[in-house]
Amino acid sequence: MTEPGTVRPGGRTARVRAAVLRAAEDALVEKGFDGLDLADVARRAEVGKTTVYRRWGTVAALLADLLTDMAEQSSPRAETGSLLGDLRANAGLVRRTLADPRQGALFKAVIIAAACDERAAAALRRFYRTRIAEWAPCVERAVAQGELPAGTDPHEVIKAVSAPLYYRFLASGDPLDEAAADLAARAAVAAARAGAYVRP
Amino acid sequence: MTEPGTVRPGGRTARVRAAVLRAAEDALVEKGFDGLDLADVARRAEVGKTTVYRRWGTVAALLADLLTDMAEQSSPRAETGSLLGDLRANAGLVRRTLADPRQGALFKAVIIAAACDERAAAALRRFYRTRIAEWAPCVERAVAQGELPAGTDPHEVIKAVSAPLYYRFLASGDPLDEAAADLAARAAVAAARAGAYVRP
DNA sequence: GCCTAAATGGAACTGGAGACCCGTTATGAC
DNA sequence: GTCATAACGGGTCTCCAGTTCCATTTAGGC
Repeated sequence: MTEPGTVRPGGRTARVRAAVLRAAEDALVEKGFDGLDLADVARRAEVGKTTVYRRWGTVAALLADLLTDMAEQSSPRAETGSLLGDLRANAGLVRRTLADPRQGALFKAVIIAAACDERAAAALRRFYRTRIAEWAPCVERAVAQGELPAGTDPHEVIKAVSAPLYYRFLASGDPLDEAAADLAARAAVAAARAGAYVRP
Repeated sequence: MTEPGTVRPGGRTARVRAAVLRAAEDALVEKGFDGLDLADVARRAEVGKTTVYRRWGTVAALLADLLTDMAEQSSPRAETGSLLGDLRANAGLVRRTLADPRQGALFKAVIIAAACDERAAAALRRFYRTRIAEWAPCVERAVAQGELPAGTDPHEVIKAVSAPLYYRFLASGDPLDEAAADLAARAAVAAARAGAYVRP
């Protein structure tokens, strides 16, 4: 006998979720965050409108779920042998992601959702924590080899690479070219070498 | 005789604009970007709904105007005598602005609007260009005095101070405390001293 | 003070997002 | 295979953001 309160993640339910998340991506790229409504997503996913409203309810909640989905697909980090090389690879990856029309629109929407909704914000924090933790070993190695001062906070260094790229993406509007990625990586290394990220 | 196409910025029109912008601020702080509708703004401003729709039309356009208004109120920069002191003052100002419940909500909304609407994005770029230009002299002085390498791009240094704070504000969700502001200023100075921001 | 047109405001209208009802499908335990 | 019920979906309704229309007010040139 099935207990009350049981969930059914199998078969159809999973198929519906995948179709809806995919449709939400498409709709976001085309219409952006503010032009998104759940009825349209349901149409694109060829799924009952009621289903979308029942399972997600709001645009922000849907994007929070999409974000959880994105966090599960890990992007492997580079191993170039040098700290600057690794951070350049990281900066290049972030830059290409944000500059890509599809992924860029997606990230914009997801960040907007996080700014509007606490659940989405929590999902976004988890997403970045995961990504940053994936790249932290590059910095840890550099600390172990004496290339960076002992006590340097690896997470802070990785964030320092992304920060100027996100600043361009969201605030200043300056171009997100390879030069920008290079600048971000070089500045992070320079500051880290000078001990700016040593934990107190 | 008044030519066709003449504008009337005087008296009532200016009063209406001020009331609407003020009401928009209040509504944003209370309900956030996605919970904002022009009808509500009109009610708060005690202004005809038609007027708001005719003059601004969309939330993004209204926020673009609000941004233009914000850009006009200049915030004077500090003169502490040292580069690190000046940049610390700048970082502290940015931090306090973003961490303040009212101003923070305002900036979030305006950045979201810029991500949704090209006019708002242009207004935001103008806003930051103005702010950055106001603080650039701090860096120029340091270059002139030989504290930073010749050819250092002053605007890039100022942006480097803001970037990690905005990253915390919008993406990572890490706390926006004084330690974060200090870190941002110190890292920018360290990278600048190392020549990371020397123009090629 | 007078006059014209720019600008505002009230009121009625409308389209579609989102809520609700209830019948249908298919999952998973036995 | 059978059954209970979780999950989906079509149809309908409601409400209100956004639009339109027209009367009223007022800025600003003479």
